[in-house]
Amino acid sequence: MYTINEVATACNISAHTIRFYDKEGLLPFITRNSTRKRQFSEADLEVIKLICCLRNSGMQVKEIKQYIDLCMQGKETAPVRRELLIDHRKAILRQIDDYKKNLNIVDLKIAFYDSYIAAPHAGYDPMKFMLENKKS
Amino acid sequence: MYTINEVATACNISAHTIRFYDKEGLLPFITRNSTRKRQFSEADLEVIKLICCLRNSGMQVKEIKQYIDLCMQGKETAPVRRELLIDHRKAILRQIDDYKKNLNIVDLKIAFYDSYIAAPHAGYDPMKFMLENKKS
DNA sequence: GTAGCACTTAGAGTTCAATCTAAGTCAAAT
DNA sequence: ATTTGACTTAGATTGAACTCTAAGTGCTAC
Repeated sequence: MYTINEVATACNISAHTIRFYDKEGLLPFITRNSTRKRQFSEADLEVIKLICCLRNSGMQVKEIKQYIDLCMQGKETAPVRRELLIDHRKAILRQIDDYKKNLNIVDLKIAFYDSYIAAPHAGYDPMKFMLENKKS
Repeated sequence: MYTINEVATACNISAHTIRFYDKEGLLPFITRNSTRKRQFSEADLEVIKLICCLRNSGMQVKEIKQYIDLCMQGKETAPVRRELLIDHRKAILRQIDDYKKNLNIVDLKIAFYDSYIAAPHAGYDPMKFMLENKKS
């Protein structure tokens, strides 16, 4: 069994956050020891790691709660849970795509600075356009 | 010249948000017409599009403000601005990488559900492990 | 046994980024 | 001329996700 701090370290979150998740109903499965302190099994740790994965990939706490609630309802909800994860998978792919598009724009801007610094008075180009082209 | 709503539509944000960015000092360059209404040039629009790109790729408003402040200081800050964008570029790459890692975990979980739904009592496997393996 | 520390709780506070509200201005349309 | 509607402002509110506080409990080491 792990303590709250061991889990916190393993998952790279704070003990505060674990208690917050518990309060939000994300950890209905954890048990307490004789002195009412939370104790975490290997299985609990794995679940919390998945929760962190979902959070870190942009799923909201309340959506994660829905997933956990489904888990607690039993194995007949497995197909629904699978659908939920497939939807989230699509959301992750969208995010990656958005980030890549923004990366392209930033790269163009960096390329502008490269040429601008080399030759500050280079001619106008829509993709280089920024405050350089304004009278301040 | 564009109105605030035209810019909002073009950038896929609200007029509220544009005023908020202005209040936060992100738009020190915009001018007003005779009736004190904001008017946006093509150059302004391009800057706001870059601001949206930076925001959408995770840069905080106050960091964007630093970038804009540098822009307003004149062309001698171009190298610093370039460095700032290169740092942000790294941040975007980190984000993409994190998302990809989380995508892998979600994919493994979906694969677990695929096999689990096909044969609910398949043997234990650490990567499939979740609430299925707990006594509720 | 008592000092120190890690834990517990409910609930308050913080931060970020909007988003909304209320009160008011302005110009065109009826 | 008055109504409509879009704009303006400062400042309040929202919502998400923590993060901290205060008060208290209980184990361990001296």
